[in-house]
Amino acid sequence: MKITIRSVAEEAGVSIGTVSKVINDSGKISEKTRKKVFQAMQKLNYKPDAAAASLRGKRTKLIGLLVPDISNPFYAGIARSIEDRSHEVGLNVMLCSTDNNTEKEKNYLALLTSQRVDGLVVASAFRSTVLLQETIEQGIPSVLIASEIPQLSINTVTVDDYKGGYLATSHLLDLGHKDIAIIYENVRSNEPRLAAYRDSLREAGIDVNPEYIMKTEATILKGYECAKKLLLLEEKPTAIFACNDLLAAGVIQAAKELELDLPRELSVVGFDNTVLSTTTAPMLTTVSQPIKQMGAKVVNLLLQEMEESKGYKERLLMAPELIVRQSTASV
Amino acid sequence: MKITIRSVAEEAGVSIGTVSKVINDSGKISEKTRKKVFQAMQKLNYKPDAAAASLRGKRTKLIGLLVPDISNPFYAGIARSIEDRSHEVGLNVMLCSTDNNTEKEKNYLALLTSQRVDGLVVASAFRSTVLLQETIEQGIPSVLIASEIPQLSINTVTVDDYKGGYLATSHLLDLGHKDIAIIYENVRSNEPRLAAYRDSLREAGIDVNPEYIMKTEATILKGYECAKKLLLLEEKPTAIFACNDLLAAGVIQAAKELELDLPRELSVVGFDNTVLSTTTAPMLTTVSQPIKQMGAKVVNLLLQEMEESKGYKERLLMAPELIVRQSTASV
DNA sequence: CTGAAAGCGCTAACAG
DNA sequence: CTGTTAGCGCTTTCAG
Repeated sequence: MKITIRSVAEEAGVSIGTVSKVINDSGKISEKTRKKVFQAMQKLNYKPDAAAASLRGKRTKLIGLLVPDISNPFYAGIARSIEDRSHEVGLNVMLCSTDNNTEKEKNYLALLTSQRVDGLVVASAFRSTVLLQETIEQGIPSVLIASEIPQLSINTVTVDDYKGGYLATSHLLDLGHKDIAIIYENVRSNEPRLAAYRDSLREAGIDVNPEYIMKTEATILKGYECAKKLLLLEEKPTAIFACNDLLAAGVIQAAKELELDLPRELSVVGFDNTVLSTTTAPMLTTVSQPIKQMGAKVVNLLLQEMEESKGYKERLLMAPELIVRQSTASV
Repeated sequence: MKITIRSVAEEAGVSIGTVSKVINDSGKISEKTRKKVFQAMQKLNYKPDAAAASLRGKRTKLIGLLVPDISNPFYAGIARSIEDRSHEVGLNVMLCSTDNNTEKEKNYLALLTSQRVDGLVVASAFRSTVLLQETIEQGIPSVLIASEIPQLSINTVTVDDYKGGYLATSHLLDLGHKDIAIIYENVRSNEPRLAAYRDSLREAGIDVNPEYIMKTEATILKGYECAKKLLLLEEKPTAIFACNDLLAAGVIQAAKELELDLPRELSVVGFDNTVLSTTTAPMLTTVSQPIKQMGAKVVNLLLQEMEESKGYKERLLMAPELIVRQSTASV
């Protein structure tokens, strides 16, 4: 037998309305009946049906999390921090790995809409902006994390990517490097990093060599392949700025295979400060994002948006930090 | 205005019953009305309310995934494979990181129960077995992955941990090592690994040195700390079997700090074959689990259980594989 | 303070 | 083939 609010009401000898009130702590209930009801719930091991409640207009307490790939350590970290904060405030996270694939993004959005999620936090790229725009227009509170979509008016939490790119590049410059290459991913967050790379070089009076700029996907293998090409160039770079740690790990693999002495013959800096950055040898100099805070912030923002949509949107730029380890040295 | 099944019915000029039938592809509907209804749904951008449907006895299409920590690369991989298979069959995953903490496990279980999830896949330890037992008794189909609870009659998918431990230890033995230490985690899956370690040594006529057996938690730092102790022993081991890659990464760090030449002066083997195993230097020899298949299997098992509970339970032991890289060498 | 009753959006008989 | 209707478990007025 299923046990419902009715079973509890019978057990406690009150009406279902009363039970509902004690569950939701609404209305006025005498201490005595409250106790009776609690006992009945306890005894029957009653768990309110969230679906039924949401049908009557209550929140579902569900939020959707769209990331490119949960098995990417950076997004796993993001997911963890979002999950922690969410559960603190009684929200449940539905996980979706999209591979930044428009088709998957679309499917997940449909699924999440059907589940009537209370909100969305998206780290997925949404190259097809309209998709996201539509769901936002349907009134689903949404927040972006670690990605930006300038065309959309939406709350956003990112690290200051330009600053991060600047930190990385100028660290290399300070070390005396002039031949600095960059490997970046085709996602929006990497654009400011690239721009900062360009600006820093220019500032230092160095012409940027187009051969030193490579665009690819965020995997170790791709990082390896790009680095191979770079290091086989006539005039090979003395430093590589990899726009995430996965890429950087690949760069290190390639350098080792070519028997370069790191960091003496090649400096490498990464981005994200994931677990990987302490396991590589040499350990990776990288730009860290305050993942913990970003996750908490993004959930708070979502909560705010769920309560009452303020007229304006916020765009939070968290401060990145350069973590100097052993993969960088002066030329 | 909210758009419901009623709006669609009006738009299409049919009854809500008819609309329901075309949505669920049940009953007999003429091609013509089906088309009309589809058009109406399209036009209004209608998404059925999953909560309402579940209230009427349909599945919620929600499953809960309980892992110790999603930011641990091994569990992130597991999560990804489960997620992929789930979405293939129209299931949505609710993510919960428990830290193997009984209190959190309890909260999540309550949350998931309230959401009326169709099933549970658990990789979390559940040191307090009753907790899980209760929810299973409430009839929620559940499956275990990468963990076991012998007291519970429950479908289980794990790698053959004993075999894995055997593979790792005998590889070391074959290389001529006699002083082999082990660092393991206090979770059930590690017990067979430890047992295999013991048995293999005994088989080889080697007394197991109790000082060489260390129990700890699965983090790089703990691996580092244990290895430090091991390597500072009077008679230090020439090889260490770390029961997961995180631990192994820590061991490598410690060895480097002590300026040991790897693998000449110390062989290390890990377990799980996560991303970490290719980023360490030397690259890690490790035991791989077929994560992709395990995730798919576990979802299939859950599906089966959801359809109709067969009287018996399955316990799948997948074959582990030793991946020899550069962290092991003969003494 | 407590109970009765209406109805959320949908599915599943059952009638026609 | 299609429409009508009775709830699913819960929240929320509104009376008492």
